[in-house]
Amino acid sequence: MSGHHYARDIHHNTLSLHHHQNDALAYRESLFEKSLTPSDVGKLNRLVIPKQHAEKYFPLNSGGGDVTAETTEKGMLLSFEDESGKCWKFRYSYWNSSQSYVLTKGWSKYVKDKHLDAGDVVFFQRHRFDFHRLFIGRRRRGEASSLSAVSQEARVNTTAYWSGLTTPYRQEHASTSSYPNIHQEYSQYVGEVAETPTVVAGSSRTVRLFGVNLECHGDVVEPPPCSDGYNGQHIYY
Amino acid sequence: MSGHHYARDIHHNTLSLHHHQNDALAYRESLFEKSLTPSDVGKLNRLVIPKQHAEKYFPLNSGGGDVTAETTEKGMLLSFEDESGKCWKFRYSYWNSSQSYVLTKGWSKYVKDKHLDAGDVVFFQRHRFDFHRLFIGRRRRGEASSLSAVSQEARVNTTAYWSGLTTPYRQEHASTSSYPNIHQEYSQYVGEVAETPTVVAGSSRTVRLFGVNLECHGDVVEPPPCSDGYNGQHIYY
DNA sequence: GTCACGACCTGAATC
DNA sequence: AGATTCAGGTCGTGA
Repeated sequence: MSGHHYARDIHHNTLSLHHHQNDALAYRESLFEKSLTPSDVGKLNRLVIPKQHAEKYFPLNSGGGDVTAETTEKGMLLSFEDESGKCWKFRYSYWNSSQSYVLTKGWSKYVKDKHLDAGDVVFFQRHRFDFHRLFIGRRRRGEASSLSAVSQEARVNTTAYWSGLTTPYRQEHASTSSYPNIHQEYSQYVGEVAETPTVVAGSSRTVRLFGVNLECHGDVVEPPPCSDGYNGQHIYY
Repeated sequence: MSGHHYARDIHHNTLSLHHHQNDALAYRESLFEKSLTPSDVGKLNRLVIPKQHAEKYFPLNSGGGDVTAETTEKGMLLSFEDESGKCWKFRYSYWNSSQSYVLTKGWSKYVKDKHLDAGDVVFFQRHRFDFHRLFIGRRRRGEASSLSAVSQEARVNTTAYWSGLTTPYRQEHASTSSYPNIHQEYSQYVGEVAETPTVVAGSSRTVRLFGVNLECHGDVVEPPPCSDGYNGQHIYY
């Protein structure tokens, strides 16, 4: 199936889904990662975010700059998509008592769902052109990390880890999300710039999106030949 | 001394006090009780009130019904008289996060004052004809409870536990209370109905109060022959 | 610095 | 089995 086909079927769940999923992969940039401490996965139900990264990527006093998330009367909520497209929301705040930035509410559910243990690594990414779109991922302790430094130019080897979409995307992501449904979001962007994303089949393509021409290599847009789930040995960047 | 004597001396502190105290006993109805958990007497400084009882007896959204207490800018305050006539005020509120009703401010002082431990029981009562008048009492872990069910017809065996008035009533109860001074309150009621409470000495008497004739048995109005303090074996209802 | 207290959160148990 | 209850926690503020 060609890119054109995907583009035309942008409102078709299954196809645009897959398409979008890989777009997301291509346009993700790594922010930072953290090796989880026993406290991060224990009964404290919180993840301490290293201050340098917190202040750089998840600014709390968004009076001046980026609004990274929804700030409600219940405090700041950060939404992250995981490797399956599922949306995770965490309360994010600064604890004066410990001078630290933490993810609290929602974190313990993530830890349980992913069976995270001390020493496992969580990493954070965001969409290259939409800083509001955040991603979270994890790998087991001792498993291979990124080959390249964090925050560098994205050269993505799609893997089952990220592309293994095990559940229908809309089903898990849709109505409870504070963000627009990702398909609506996508369509909306395309509509705003009065463009149809151009994806040319082949080993190297150009996608024009958000007013930017992007060179995409084959392994970026297309998933690898059916990775059957996470095997723990893939390289992500 | 006869009931008439008490009635005539309604404005005499010591005597009318005693009289009133026993009236209160007769006209109290039990609401509910709770066996205190370690948290209820620990550092959390709060008492969780079982939701069913909270919503039934201490309604917070008093838009429709009884106003049980004063609602200030500092939240709702409930005032309770204890066994000695002392007035205890507690902040009463609903915690959205845990969906529970709690007594907070003031509760820790009560726990300390009464030396309450986990397993001890606190119970709540109100005046049969004045739902604004609330009472709080406690008994030690393992001590005899009510013989009859909560909220049933009052058959009160006065005991040292409730009748042991150890401190002058007005001194402890008066100025800080949001309720009228109980003597003023009493006099006011009597005045309103243009009656003098009639208490006939003997083993069975009739008291007309608030327009209602009440049959009172000897052990209701008069204390038992000098209980010399709480011995833990009295039955209250 | 400590403590009481307000608000918020979670897991276990229960309905 | 999803929702509710509540015991046992957390942090932040102010006295």
